[in-house]
Amino acid sequence: MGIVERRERLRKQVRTDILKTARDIAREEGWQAVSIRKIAEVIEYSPPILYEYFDNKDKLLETIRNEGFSHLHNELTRLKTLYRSPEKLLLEFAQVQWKFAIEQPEVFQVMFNIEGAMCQSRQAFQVEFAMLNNHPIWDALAHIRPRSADAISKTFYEWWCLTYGFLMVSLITQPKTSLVTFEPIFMESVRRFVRGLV
Amino acid sequence: MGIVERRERLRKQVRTDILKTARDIAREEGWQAVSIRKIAEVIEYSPPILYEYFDNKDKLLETIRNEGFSHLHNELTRLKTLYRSPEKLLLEFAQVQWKFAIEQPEVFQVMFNIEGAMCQSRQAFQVEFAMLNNHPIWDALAHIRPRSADAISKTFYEWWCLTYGFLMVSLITQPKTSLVTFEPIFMESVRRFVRGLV
DNA sequence: GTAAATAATTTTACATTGTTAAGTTATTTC
DNA sequence: GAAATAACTTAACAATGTAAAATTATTTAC
Repeated sequence: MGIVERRERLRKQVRTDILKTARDIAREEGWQAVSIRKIAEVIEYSPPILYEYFDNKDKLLETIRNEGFSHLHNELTRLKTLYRSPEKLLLEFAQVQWKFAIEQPEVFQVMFNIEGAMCQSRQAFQVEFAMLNNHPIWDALAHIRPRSADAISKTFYEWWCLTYGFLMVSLITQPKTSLVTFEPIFMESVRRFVRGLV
Repeated sequence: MGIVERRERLRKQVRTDILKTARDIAREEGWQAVSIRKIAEVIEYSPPILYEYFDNKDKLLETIRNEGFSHLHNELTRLKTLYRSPEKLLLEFAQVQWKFAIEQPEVFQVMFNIEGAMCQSRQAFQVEFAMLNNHPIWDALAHIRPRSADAISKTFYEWWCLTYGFLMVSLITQPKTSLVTFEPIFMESVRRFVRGLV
């Protein structure tokens, strides 16, 4: 009988609804307006139901953060199949990062604990910045200029600081309306960085 | 009679105590642990007293943010008297920025709404990033390579994104203990940026 | 088809938060 | 020392995250 399956499907749906609602409220009113009760009201359940899906609010945010990072990671591996040139890969990925941060600022905010979003768990950072070789970006940097692993790891870190840093400063300090102005400036900085690698 | 003066002095002291206590708690336990009641307890007053000094919690944070920005601004004007070379000024100021963010992370957090600190008012950003000429950094950039005001404003923005961005990414994603490792990487990035200006 | 078992959901409750209004105590003025 | 004022506290409200208890709905067993 498909009872268990139906239940599982429903559970999955509710879970997705919770995540989506949290993001929706955050986008409309900012993360400090996101409360368990408000999410519950939107999905038409009582507040405690949320604890059937997430241990607590922090874990809920952690899920959104992880989804953000893995979405970007997926985009990156997708781009890797499209572009052979490591320089091109870096530029295209930077573009994707920018687009992502502009189009889903509420997710970006959770990813980096900015603008009222706050998630204690630092696990995602350890993964993302674990200066591993085998990371597509690390790889690209190594191909552009082969050096010691340490030297490449350093450049790897500079890359994240440049791209994510630019985005953070822009998202935090600039009004939404003027962000379009800054995209070419961002891309030019990235281009200069890539040019400077060889 | 000095009654009014004494009262004024006391008021000023309490105000400073409030700000200091907020920063202390933030540094020890993070900004999400900072509550009006906790501050009140430390300064040994009842909670409502805080509203005699600040309209609300947001204004309190805004004050800390403004103090942060003006502290850095003061340091910058101080450095300007010490160094004639615009390149040297930029490098030295970057160093000051780094030192500040490491030594007073809780203030830096409020300045940029990161790590649980959240202040609605965006006024400080409008002032700081108002791409004005006459700003010491803008000035330095203009001296290194004289161009159109627009072109310099663009570089001005790139400067803030590079320096503050690097700091934000580092503070947010890295454990306190490993931050020392990144200072040379930061400074090298800044140096490359300055070199690339000419 | 109904009783027992279990799953799903809600109600109630508690401690903590920012903030306001009302009340109280201390200080100053005359 | 009484009246006026300043300084401060207590009490209260609504909103928050979250846990325990209570309830309702669904499934299972016969």
